[in-house]
Amino acid sequence: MNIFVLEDDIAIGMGLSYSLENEGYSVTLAKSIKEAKEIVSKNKYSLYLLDLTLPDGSGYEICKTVKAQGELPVIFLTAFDNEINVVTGFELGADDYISKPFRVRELLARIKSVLRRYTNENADGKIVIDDMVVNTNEAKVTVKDEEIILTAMEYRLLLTFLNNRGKVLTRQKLLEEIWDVDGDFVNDNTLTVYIKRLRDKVEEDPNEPKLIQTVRGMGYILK
Amino acid sequence: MNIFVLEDDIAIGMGLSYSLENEGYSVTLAKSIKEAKEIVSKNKYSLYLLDLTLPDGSGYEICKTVKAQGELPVIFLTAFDNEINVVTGFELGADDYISKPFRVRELLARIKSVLRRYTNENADGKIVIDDMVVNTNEAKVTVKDEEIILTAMEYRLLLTFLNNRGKVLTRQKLLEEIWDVDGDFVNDNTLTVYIKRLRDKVEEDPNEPKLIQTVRGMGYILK
DNA sequence: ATATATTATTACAAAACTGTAATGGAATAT
DNA sequence: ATATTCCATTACAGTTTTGTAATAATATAT
Repeated sequence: MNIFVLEDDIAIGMGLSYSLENEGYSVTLAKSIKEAKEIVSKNKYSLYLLDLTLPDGSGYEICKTVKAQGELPVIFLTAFDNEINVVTGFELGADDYISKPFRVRELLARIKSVLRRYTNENADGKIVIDDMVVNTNEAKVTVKDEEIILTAMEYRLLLTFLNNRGKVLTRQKLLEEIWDVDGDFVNDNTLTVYIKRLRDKVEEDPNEPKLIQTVRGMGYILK
Repeated sequence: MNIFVLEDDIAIGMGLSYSLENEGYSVTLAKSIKEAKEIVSKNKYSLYLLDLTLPDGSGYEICKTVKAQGELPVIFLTAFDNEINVVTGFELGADDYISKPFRVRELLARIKSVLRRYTNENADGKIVIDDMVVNTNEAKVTVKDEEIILTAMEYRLLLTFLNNRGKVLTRQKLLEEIWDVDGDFVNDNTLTVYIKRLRDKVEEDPNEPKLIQTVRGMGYILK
């Protein structure tokens, strides 16, 4: 999990980096809008922590850029409990905001909460998508409350989709993730076969997949 | 994840229940030491939230009872930022404390943090034990940075240990968890065989297991 | 409309997994 | 010391998984 932090106050920025890294996140820090724009346009992060008031502009701008890239979680750091800021923040698509001075613990809680909202994972490590429940703590999958037995490969394929929900996954990417190959050690068709096998077990009607959909010429996408 | 809450103020108690259940925990509420003692002696919970000052005694007592049952996480709710309380709390084995009035978000953060400490799970869903890293988001296991290929059954067995770290798991319990049987549908020896297979893959020296240890006459225990 | 590229389906051997049985070893009890 | 109980090890057959090949179906391009 990598977090992008935009914060001009060096003390706060470093403090945040420290706390976040301590929690197991990796952190990229930017100190100005200019710098942030450059970084954000080149990379994607799991979550964006954006200060609102910076010397060379507002965090709003970065939020807009980020949200244009897709469904990505954003939290604003606001200087005051300013209602107007809050409303505008949510209108711009921020998922949460926190006003300074904040307690680090609280920020961490909000980060977790927002991330969980994005992955549909609840406190038990269960991920629910429609009628499907994936319990990663027990490696058990149910569909309509019926347990589905997945093979090791099928399960890993499913997890890859869950970890990239809403994103199109190319065949290449999937092959890399599941078979750890960068080339074509495994037949390209192997993946197609596994997709079918997974669909047969997980989809209500495998002929009209609702969960794992194919994006012709691109790859596959979960829901 | 089930949380035991001891709190005599009904408003706070109900509020906590609501917030915790909203986060996906299941909650058991007690309003007095007497009630708490009865419940706690009969059940085990994933975490204990104990108010310190109650009409019929102190949450300390419950903490002692709980800690006598094993390595279980406890958080105190204290009325004031009272240093003496804090020190005594930690001496009694509390893992954290939070003073009222607290923000729910902060409490949730501390709960997550404490639970994570107990399960060794970090922000990425990775669980680290010595040289072993289990990534439940990808169903990948490494030992000394080398990927280990586990079968579906072996992986589930390992997860069962991880979810019950520090507790002795009886053969019966393990059979129930992994083979979903309450009797002896599968040979009792099957488990023994799987323990060996898992050890062979995961232990540095399978002849002297450091991770999965046998407790003669009882079962097995992780570390 | 036809060709081409992309994905889906089916079938099939080789390999791996799964559960059991038989045997061996180690700890505890008698 | 010996018996007994509990756990470890090994070997093995039946089953499942795994990856591939061959073929069919579908969408896009010419």
